[in-house]
Amino acid sequence: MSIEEKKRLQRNDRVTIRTVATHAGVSVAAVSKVMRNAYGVSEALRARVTNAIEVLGYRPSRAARGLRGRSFTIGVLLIDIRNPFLPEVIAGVNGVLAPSHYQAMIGVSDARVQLETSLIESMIDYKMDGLILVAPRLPSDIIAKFAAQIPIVAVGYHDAGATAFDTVNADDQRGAEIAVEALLACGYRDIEMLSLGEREGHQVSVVRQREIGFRRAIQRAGLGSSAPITKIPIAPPKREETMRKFLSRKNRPRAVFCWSDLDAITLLSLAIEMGVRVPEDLAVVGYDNSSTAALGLVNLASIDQSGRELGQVATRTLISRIEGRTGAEHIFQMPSLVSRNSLTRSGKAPVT
Amino acid sequence: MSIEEKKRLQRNDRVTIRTVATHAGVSVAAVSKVMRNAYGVSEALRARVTNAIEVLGYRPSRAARGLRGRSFTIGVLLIDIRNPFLPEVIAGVNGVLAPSHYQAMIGVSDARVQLETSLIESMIDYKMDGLILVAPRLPSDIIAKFAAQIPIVAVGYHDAGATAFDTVNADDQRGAEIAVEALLACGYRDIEMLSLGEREGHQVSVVRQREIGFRRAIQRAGLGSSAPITKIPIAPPKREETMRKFLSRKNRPRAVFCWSDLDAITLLSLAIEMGVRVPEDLAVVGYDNSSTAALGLVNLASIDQSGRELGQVATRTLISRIEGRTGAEHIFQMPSLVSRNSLTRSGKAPVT
DNA sequence: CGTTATATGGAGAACGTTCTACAACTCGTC
DNA sequence: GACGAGTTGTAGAACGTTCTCCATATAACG
Repeated sequence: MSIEEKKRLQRNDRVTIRTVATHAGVSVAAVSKVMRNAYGVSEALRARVTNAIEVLGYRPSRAARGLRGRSFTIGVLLIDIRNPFLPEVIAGVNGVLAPSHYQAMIGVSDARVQLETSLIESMIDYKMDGLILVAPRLPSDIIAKFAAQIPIVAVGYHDAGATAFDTVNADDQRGAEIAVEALLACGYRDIEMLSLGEREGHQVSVVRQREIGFRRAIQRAGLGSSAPITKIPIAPPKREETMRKFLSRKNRPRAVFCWSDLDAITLLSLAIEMGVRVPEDLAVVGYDNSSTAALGLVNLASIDQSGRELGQVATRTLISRIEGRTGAEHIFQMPSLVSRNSLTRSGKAPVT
Repeated sequence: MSIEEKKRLQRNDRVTIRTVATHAGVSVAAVSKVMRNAYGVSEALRARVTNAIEVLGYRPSRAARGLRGRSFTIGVLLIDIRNPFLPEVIAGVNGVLAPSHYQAMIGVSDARVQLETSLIESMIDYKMDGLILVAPRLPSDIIAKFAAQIPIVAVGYHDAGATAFDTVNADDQRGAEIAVEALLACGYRDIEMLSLGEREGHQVSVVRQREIGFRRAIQRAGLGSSAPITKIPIAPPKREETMRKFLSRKNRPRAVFCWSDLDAITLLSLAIEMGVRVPEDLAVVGYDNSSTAALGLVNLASIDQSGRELGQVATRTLISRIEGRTGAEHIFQMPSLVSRNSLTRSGKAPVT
């Protein structure tokens, strides 16, 4: 290491591609070629450069890379970080990315459209290589507009007609059907759904899809054309209130399907509190098969859609798009029922 | 808009600072000045530039900004995304950042030191403006080395001697003491702690701090010099096994303090399963006051350390450091007990 | 009216990469 | 020994900002 170089290191200056080039006695372009393992590099050159990189501890600047070419980063946009389903998706993404040279950076939009937009824009402005949007709230045409600037895969967004971006979903319609079918198989006829009270009821959301599946299954069973759905507000004070009202209704149904474990578990808690026995008075099936649902204390039957798998598939799909695929792909995953005590006392679903 | 510009927009080319400059009929430097609202801009110029920005929908490239100056992004490093305490911290961070022009990008290290290192390096390479490390695993001197390159605030990392970076913590020693004191006040003398079985038992971790507080409180109460601590492995098969073994021990204590709600809740579940009544046979106090603990179904007494507040304080501390503060700050937050049925049947802690 | 201070705008060099175009060199081959 | 084909390395423009000087215009002052 020359005196010059030592000084620089003491001053804590950045080791750049130029430092490496000087140290190895080659051109900047040569170092770049080795980094990207591009064509036209002799073994001897590669060895010298690799050595210099090692010695100097060189790391390419992502900012500079982004400015010119790839940044080797993919952005993940989460609608919410509290729903325990979403960490699973992240785990799947990270799992696939770990052995590659890509890295994930996560943004949290807190379900606010404006923040979602600005996070997506930021990720584009960072010249990230691709985006995974988990349950985005933005309308399809807006996402398509973004997709013209950066490869996008949407997870939990039902828009099989999209041509500009890919989608990866669990079949939420079918999931809801499975839940209803399980309840029917247990002999319950009187079934209601507890859904999410969203301001904008866009059809692409998983919640609406589950509603569709719920209605179809109820009608298929010949249980009248009106499939009762109660909407639960998201905000804490109204939320519990609506659930209590539901539980104390004189015409309360015998069984209930909740759009998410989050709601199902709160419902279970309130039921205990109000003396409503589960499953004797009320059978409950949730959605997501979260780790809380599996607790012996909770024992909530739930529809399992492997978030981890969704994350893995989405990541692979995104990478293939980054690497050149153009036609849109729309992938479906089959959910399944995990039966537990909230469905029947024994915890087993009757075989049909 | 000139014909030239229209063409560019059709080609979907990026609107750069140069586009804005041409459109407004001013220099690139002028636009930059307006963007950074720097000194030496007349009202007339500002108006024209602002208008051009509006019309063209210009957004500065974060990649280019990072290359030269600030990127207005702060990185948040999470050790784990499954522990429900951590989303709270994020919520706090986002809350403070929302009205500012900063944005948070999150990386998840999955408790792996190597991934943690490379994520921090990436964030530095992106020229982010600052980093919030939540419960990092890296030793203090390594973090200090990174802190020479980028402002850093560590949360859940007990190193009040650090001079290169700030720390924001709940007083975990005191938290554990409070838990023990509550159990003592209920008349329990026979108290054990369920702690985390970590490979590297570094003193800075919240877990070790809680162990210290536990021991001190036990000794202060004159309950022998040996304060029993059982370590629970993290991995699923061994984890439940160790808990079951604990529950079925003939000399099982009368009360237990768990380092985290995560473990306390699993313990509660297994207790039910094995016929151990809570709190009659075993009183339990957890840590974090997670939303699950608050469920009527679970009703777990827990030490509350507001993750949200920790996130808020950390963010403010980081921003002040970004804006020039140099001396290290070490902030402590006082935790408190939230009493529930797992402590006494009534749910109320006896007044002392 | 000349001189100096102040306010406003612009030129152009960085920042650290990627990547195209080209130069130089080594082999065959006729 | 001239020529084409391949191989290996380099020069230098470009990416989109920031920010330090500098130039010019205007105001203030004696």
